[in-house]
Order: sequence, then C-alpha cells, then structure tokens
Amino acid sequence: MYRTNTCGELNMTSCGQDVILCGWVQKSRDLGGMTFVDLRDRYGITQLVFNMETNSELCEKARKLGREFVIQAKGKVRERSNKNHKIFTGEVEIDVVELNILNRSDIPPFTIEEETDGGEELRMKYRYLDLRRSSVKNNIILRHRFAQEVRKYMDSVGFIEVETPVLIKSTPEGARDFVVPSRMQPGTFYALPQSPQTLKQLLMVAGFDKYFQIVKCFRDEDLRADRQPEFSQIDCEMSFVERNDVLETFEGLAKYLFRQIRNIEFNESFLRLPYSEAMEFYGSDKPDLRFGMRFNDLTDLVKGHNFPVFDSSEYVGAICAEGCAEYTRKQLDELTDFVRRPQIGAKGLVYARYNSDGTVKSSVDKFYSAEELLKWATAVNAKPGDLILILAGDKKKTLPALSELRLEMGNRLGLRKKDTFFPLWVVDFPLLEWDEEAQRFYAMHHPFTSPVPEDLQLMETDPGKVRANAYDLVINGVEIGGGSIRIHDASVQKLMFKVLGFSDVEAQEQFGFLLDAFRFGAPPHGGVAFGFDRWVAMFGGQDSIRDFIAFPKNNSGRDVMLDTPSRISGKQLDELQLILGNKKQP
RNA sequence: GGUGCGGUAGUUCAGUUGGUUAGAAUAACGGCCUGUCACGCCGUGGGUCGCGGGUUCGAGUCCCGUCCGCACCGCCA
Repeated sequence: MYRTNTCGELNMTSCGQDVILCGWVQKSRDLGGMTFVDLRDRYGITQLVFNMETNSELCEKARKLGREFVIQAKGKVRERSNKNHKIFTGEVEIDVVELNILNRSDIPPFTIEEETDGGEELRMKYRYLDLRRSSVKNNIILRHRFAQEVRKYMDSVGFIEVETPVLIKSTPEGARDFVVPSRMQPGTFYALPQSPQTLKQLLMVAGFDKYFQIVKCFRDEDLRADRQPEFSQIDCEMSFVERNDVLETFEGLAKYLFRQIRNIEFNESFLRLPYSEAMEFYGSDKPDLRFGMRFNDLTDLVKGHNFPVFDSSEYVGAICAEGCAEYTRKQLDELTDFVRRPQIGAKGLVYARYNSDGTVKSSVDKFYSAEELLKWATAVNAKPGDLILILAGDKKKTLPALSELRLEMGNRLGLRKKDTFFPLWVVDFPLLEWDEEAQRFYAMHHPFTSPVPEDLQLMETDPGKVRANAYDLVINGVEIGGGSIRIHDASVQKLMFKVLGFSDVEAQEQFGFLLDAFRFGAPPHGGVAFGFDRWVAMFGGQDSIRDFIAFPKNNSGRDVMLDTPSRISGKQLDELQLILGNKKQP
C-alpha cells in the first residue's frame, strides 16, 4: 500500500494514528538538529518532522530532499508544539519513522507556490508543474464541479446528453473552420465544428426533444484572454417551445449554478432588456449592469449654440459620474487620452463639473451659458458634486466609445465588484446585419434563426428592421451564452435564404442535409449555448479563461508545451496527397 | 492585418545623458543552527543583455529590421 491518507485530511482527531503519506516536497526547513518538510498533494499540505536526536540517519536523508521530489513517509500523527492556523492540517505533524524517495526531480524552473515567480510563457511550457499550484489546481476542480452541477440539473429537468461528431462539414458563413484532410477521399476535408448547431437541430427532428452536451468547439480566429481556438460550450436544444420556455428553463439552470457554486440566490426573474435599449442606454449588446451610469441623449439640447463639434454631430451622449466633480485636470486629461486611443477612437471628451456650490463649469464654457449648463445637469440627473462626461460624433461610433468610457469610470469608481453578479437576458436582436463591403445582409446569429413573428411581414419590405427571436445571457458585461428559436417552416427558411442572397442551389449545397431533414416533420424548436470556460472563469473571479483550461494555447494559438502546431512528415503529406505551397516554413 | 507594452542571471526585475569589472531579490550549491512554517545567519557559483545589421573611439542604453510574449482593435454566424 502506497498511502493510508492524503496530505489534506489529518488533524487533531487523527493524533496517535500510524499513517503513510505520499506527495511532493513543497519545501524543507533544515534547522540543524531537526528538519521540517512540507509534503504536498492535491488535497493539501502536511508537515513531516525529522529529528537528529531520535534518528540521525533518517534526518540526514530528509536533509538531502530536493524541491518536488516524490516521497513516501511513514510515521505517527502528533500534535504540534507550535501550530500553524493558516492550514487545515496545521495543528498536527508526522513524526516520520521511514522515508522512501519514490522519484527525484530536477530543480523546477519556477516556484510552485500560490504566488509563483514564473512568467506566463514559462508556466505554459511546464504546465504540468503550473497545475500543481493550488490556485490553478482549484480552478480546474471548480470546472469539474461546475460540469457536474450542469449535468445534474439538466438531467433533473429531462435533458439527454448526446455526443455529436467532431469531424463534420465546413460551412461558409461564420468563423473560419479548422479543417482535417481526408486520407480515404484525397482532396476533401472535414471541418471541426464551430458549434454543433445543425446537429442539435437534427436531434430535434429525430424527436429527442430535450438535448444538451458539454462539447468542444473550434474556431480558427485570433485569440484573446477570453477566447481560445478550442473551447467548451454547454449546448442545449428543446422542441415544442417558445422563447419564454427556453428563457425560463435556462434561467433555472443559471440560478441553480449560482446557488450551488457561488451560494447566491436570485429570487427575481432576470431582466429582459431589448437590444435597442441596451444600445441606446449602455452602448453595448452586453451591458454591465452592476452599476447604472446610463447614457443620456443630449443631441437636441446642445445644438444651436455655435459649438461646431456638437452642431455637426449626429449624436451627443453623456454619462454622469457620481462624486467626480473634484477630478483634477490630470485625471480628466487621462480620460481624454483614454477615449482618444485608436481602439476607442473618440475625437475628444467634453466635461462639465457640477460643483458643490451649485454652479456648473465645463470645458466649453464659452459656448454655453451657466443656465444652459444647468439644463445639461438636469438632463443627466446630476447632483452637485457629480461630473458629466460627454462624447459626440456618429451615433454608430459614439455609442460604443461612450460604453468604453462608462466601463472605465465603473472601474475607477470600484463599481465592478468581482463578487457581485448582475445577470440579464438581452432580447430582440436584429435578425440581419448589413455588410457595406459585401453589399449584402448577413445573419447576425445564423441563417436558421427565426424572426420575431410580428416582424415577419417586414422580411421582404425592410429586412434591416426585422428583429430576431434570439437572446443572449449577459452577466457583468460578459456574453455568457446565446440562442434563438429556430426556423422550422420551409417557406420562412426559403425567405431567409432569399434575403441572404442564397440561391436555391447554393442553399441545398451548403445546408442540404438540414433542409432535407426539415421536409420530414421538424418540430418547432429552439435552444441556447453557453460559453462553459467563460462562465467557470467568471465564477472563479477571473477575466481570463486560460487558467480554467488544463492545457491552453498561447496568444498565437500555439501549445508551447507540446510545441505545436508543427510540421508533419513527407510520408503523411503523401498519404493525404497534400503539397505545401512556397510560403516560408517555420 | 493593426496599435500599445515587454524580452537583461534558473526565475522576477533594476540598470541614469551612450562611458570603468552589468546589479538586487529569489532560487541553486557549501557551511552553521532543535520548533520552523516566506525560518535565520555566513559564504560560493551563475550573463549569447532575444536575434541580425547600423551609428559611434565606445551600445544593455540610440537607429533600422526581425523573432517571441502579453493586452487590445479588426476578426470571432
């Protein structure tokens, strides 16, 4: 027997027991006459003691242990004379009588502690060492628990987990596909699923009624802290449902997860915010509603005072930053620089201080009277002591810029607390998006998203105005998931393809398998998919999903541990009948 | 494809206006130490300053190019 106990379970009630522990040497402290060794495994840390007086040979052996050696220690649990109240096992120690080195270790390239000295790159290269650190390890355990709770809930409300294939068909719209060459049909390719969207719809046609799956998805697009080329979704679909049925079912899942994982109760229904209002009041389709700071449209109020910037702007919007009237010139300049960064792209920032003496002072005083400025303050519901921040320009560009400014002010004022959650549904997205370059409409979600029933009549006359029967779950400004009621009616689908500029032949070529299926009794259906990694990371209190994935890719899509993507042999290329082009090989 | 920041000891970083032998902490190694838990004290070793080119009497420092990392924009139905 290798071990009788783990390093995380012994305490005062275990005193006197003879135990065998296995684990890694976290650290040893050699005091001369005695040596302490912190033994670590997945469950915790237990202190081993070696004493020169009682067993000098054993103590000498313990002195020679290096960091991360794997050892087995036999001994008796006893109470410590000096206790460490920071850890669960801190009141006891093991008086070791036998020590076996199971394996030695090279000196690790970074310290394996909660606060490591290792940089990102090094941690990724030696990810198996990084995963020994409790913070990363706990993230992976959180992910496991989260997955178990999802399965528990989905099963309890009648959903069946079905696995869908990973080698599927490339589709033209949406993200770039990862492709896999076929050996048996040279010159042809599988694609890895960007999501099992069409397959889950086929499961509805098959009558499975309520389906879910925690599933890997693949998108060959550039990475971010919250985006990996392979990631996991909680993918769900239901039959015989309207939008409200779907929202209620998955609001149930969300509330259950909040309760089980974070011990937070939501008694009220989640807010359902129309897309148009989200854009108008927060400049974003995924607003962070942990704080207010809604936009105020000052366009009409500020025009006609010979201030050219405002007079020539399509939109003038303002937010009110509570208690910031005392901001210094330096702070205001920082905010101006912030909005003028190329990523945000505002031309400038106008501000107005509502001073505690009741006067309003702005950066454009020479164009506006004191009386006019007071009207601004009223329009944005400012109180004395508040700061009014104003951006102007094209509405399409200014709303997102003001949104960034709002989030920045939220950060500065500490209004975006990690342990506060504000979930909401954003609903009634536009069905279609006009692409200036291609001079055509694209489906905002995908071509099987149904329009809101009362907008159906607009499909042919004014497609840009049609709202989709789609919804996103947004928590704290992060898009956690989204879905829609799908089209199951052949004539509506035909109309959709027509608006998207697909000919019958093209539609058949790309989505024939789905259209075929729809001829055999497709039930009304709809569903949703949640970003599993993002949701877990959010519950773990982090913005980056990387440390919630055991072996993630780096910024440029490399796995630096496996050192891949990498070249394949000439023999493999030959088998696949592939010839590489002239582009520089790495 | 683009913007910003970064690359100096095993690791995390400092390095002034371009000027002597490139430093600190930590880790490692050796010694001392019987209640440590970030143990303490003394000592030792450790450098392709990412790479290539240029300017200069002289480059870690300035210029050009390039590679790599991180964050972001585009992109991500």
